[in-house]
Amino acid sequence: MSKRKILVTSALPYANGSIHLGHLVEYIQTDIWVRFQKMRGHTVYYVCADDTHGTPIMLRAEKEGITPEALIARVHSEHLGDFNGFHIQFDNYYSTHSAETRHFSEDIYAKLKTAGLITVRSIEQLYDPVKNMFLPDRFVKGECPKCSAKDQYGDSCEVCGAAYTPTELKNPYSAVSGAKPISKFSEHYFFNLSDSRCVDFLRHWACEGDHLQPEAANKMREWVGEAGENKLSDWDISRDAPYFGFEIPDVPGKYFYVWLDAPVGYMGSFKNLCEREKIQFDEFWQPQSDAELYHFIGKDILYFHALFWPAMLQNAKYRTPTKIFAHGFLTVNGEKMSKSRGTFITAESYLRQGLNPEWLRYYYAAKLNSTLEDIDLNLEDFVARVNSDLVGKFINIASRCAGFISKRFAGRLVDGAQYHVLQKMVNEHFATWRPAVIEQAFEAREFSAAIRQIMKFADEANEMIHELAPWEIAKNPDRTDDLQRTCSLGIQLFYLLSRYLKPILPGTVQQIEAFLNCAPLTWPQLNDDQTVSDLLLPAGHIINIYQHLMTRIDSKQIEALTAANTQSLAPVTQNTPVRHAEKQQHAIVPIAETISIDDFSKIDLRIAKIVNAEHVPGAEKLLKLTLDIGSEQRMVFAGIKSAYDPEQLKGRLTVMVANLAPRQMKFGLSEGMVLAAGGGNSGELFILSPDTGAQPGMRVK
RNA sequence: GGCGAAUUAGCUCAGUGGUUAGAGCAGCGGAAUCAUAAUCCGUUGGUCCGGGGUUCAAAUCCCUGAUUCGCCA
Repeated sequence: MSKRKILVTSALPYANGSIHLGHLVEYIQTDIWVRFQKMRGHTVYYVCADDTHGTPIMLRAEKEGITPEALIARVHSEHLGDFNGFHIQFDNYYSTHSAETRHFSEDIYAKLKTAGLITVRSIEQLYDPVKNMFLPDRFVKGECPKCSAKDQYGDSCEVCGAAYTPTELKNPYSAVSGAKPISKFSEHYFFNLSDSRCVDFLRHWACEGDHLQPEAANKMREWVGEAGENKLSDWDISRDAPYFGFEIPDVPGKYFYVWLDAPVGYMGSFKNLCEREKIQFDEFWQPQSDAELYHFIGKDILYFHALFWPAMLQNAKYRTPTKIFAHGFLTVNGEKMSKSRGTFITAESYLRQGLNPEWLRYYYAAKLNSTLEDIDLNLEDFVARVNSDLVGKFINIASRCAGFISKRFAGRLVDGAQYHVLQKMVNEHFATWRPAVIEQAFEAREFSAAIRQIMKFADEANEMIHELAPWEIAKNPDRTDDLQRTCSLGIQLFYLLSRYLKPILPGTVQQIEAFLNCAPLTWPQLNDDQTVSDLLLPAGHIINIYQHLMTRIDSKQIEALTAANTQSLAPVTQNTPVRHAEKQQHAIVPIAETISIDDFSKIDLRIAKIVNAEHVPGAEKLLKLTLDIGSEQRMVFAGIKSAYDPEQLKGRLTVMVANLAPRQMKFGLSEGMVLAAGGGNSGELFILSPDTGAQPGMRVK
């Protein structure tokens, strides 16, 4: 097989928070794939970095009273410690706040500018005169210009679904200070993604090429549109000071938007590695490069990696990625990770609780495939699966055979004629143990399929040992050859399984290498004219005394882990990975501006009994409620379908706004509003209930 | 609101038009006692989300409803 040159990246974690089990899906997936390729003898470099720029970093450093540089240095060492703990083996783990990343950001920008793909436009943006900063869309709230719903974000209305710009909001206010924003113009720099050079390229590259998974390519077709359609907008790549990032050359006070330099960080990190290890950078990044470039990412950042990034590279005369591998999100026990449930588990806490990182690597591998599907970490299943597969099936093979070899044969596996008998047995009974199927599964990132296959082999090994029953043979002093051969067979099978599992269990296999007294395991490779027995340890090989290689998980350890991660504070469910400024800011819901008691008393709140609740055909969010408020009945459409089943609402008491102007909705007239907590990005909703004794119609003050 | 994906045994998942729908785990019954209780044999268990359609044949294709998740920069 010819030797490949491969550069692999994982997405850059934001230097604003800890690594958690959700992040680790990606790093473990990438690391397994990289280790597999390295074991096969290819030249592989795996680089990553902290993503260090943007408003949240700036604000957090400000809050901690330190410089952004000090903050990102601290987080960098935390992240690196976490990754080492999970055996994620980067060839370089760097930072986007680096000379190299600055160089390539400026270089790409300059080339795009020369190509006429950068436009400057004056943008009218809302500005917080108290905080002295421009307000991102989600930092402005006000009334929807279409339906007048109150407290809507600056980009879209959650009530009627209208999309608009913040300047169209009625009665806007700053979500930072509460001040009334003023409109201010500012010059912004745009990358002309709508230019035909980008659109035509992307339609070919992202939609038709073999660079994306089928589901992702579908998404691209939706985003890019058909030929003739012009669906892509230019991309705003600048931000006004104050901002932590790279200042745009010759444009004082303007900075590159963090998402411009984040992917450039891949190049920066690799360049840094090249300098250190004398690798030819251009061999990997020049347009005609024969090296392969793969980006492992979460599906949430597909847009940036499959559109902006290739378009930037193409037009700046660099090579484009060979493939983008997007994966799904992690859920824990079938739900989003939650701090209140203790399932928002940080990498650091997992390790600190003494849990074995190899367990998680194995479990993720057993769940991962090449699609964008989410994967679920079911904690009970995690315990059962690791204990059963890894300890019960795999490790046990070594454990049950090694004793005889040590005690009766001084650690020596069979040789001579007996070795030939062993080879023959292997080729007869284990002819299916050839690497091809597993190798294809690893290459295609179908790790769950690889594991199914490997565990099937492990089952076969245990069955064979059971059938040969070395403990019976041992009773017969005339059968020492049989005993040695049988136990050697078990050890040989264990050796081969270890080779297959090494990309997934690098730490355990390192111990296995010591136990088996052999060189670092390589990937089993067979030509057509070779047989499985060619993959075994040599005749007469001597192994060391077996020491336990892996313990079982005690479910108490899992309980301790979730307990350690449970925050009794506000039951905030964590969103899917938040990467940057805008997203980061969604979660913050500041206290609204002060009102007088007169303002409040205008609202007539009444206890209402839900006498009927039903689904509304065609409505995704609404339930139709019939409310009894003593004097009359009201029909109300409430956007609580996501949180409540109609049946569980019937008969309940709640609180409604009784003097709200009726509103005509698509499905009928809504005569009021029920009160519910939540409704933010978490999607959680809790309708209010009065204490026992309240009667329909009572006023709430 | 628009678009997309998913829903298969108690749990986690295979299975993209062709026997009677499978595996691992859990459960149940048995065997074994080499192994830090790890193994082996047998076995219970399914309205393939609901409804309709296409077909000689549907978990699989189409329509529709429910639920869940995601994207709409």
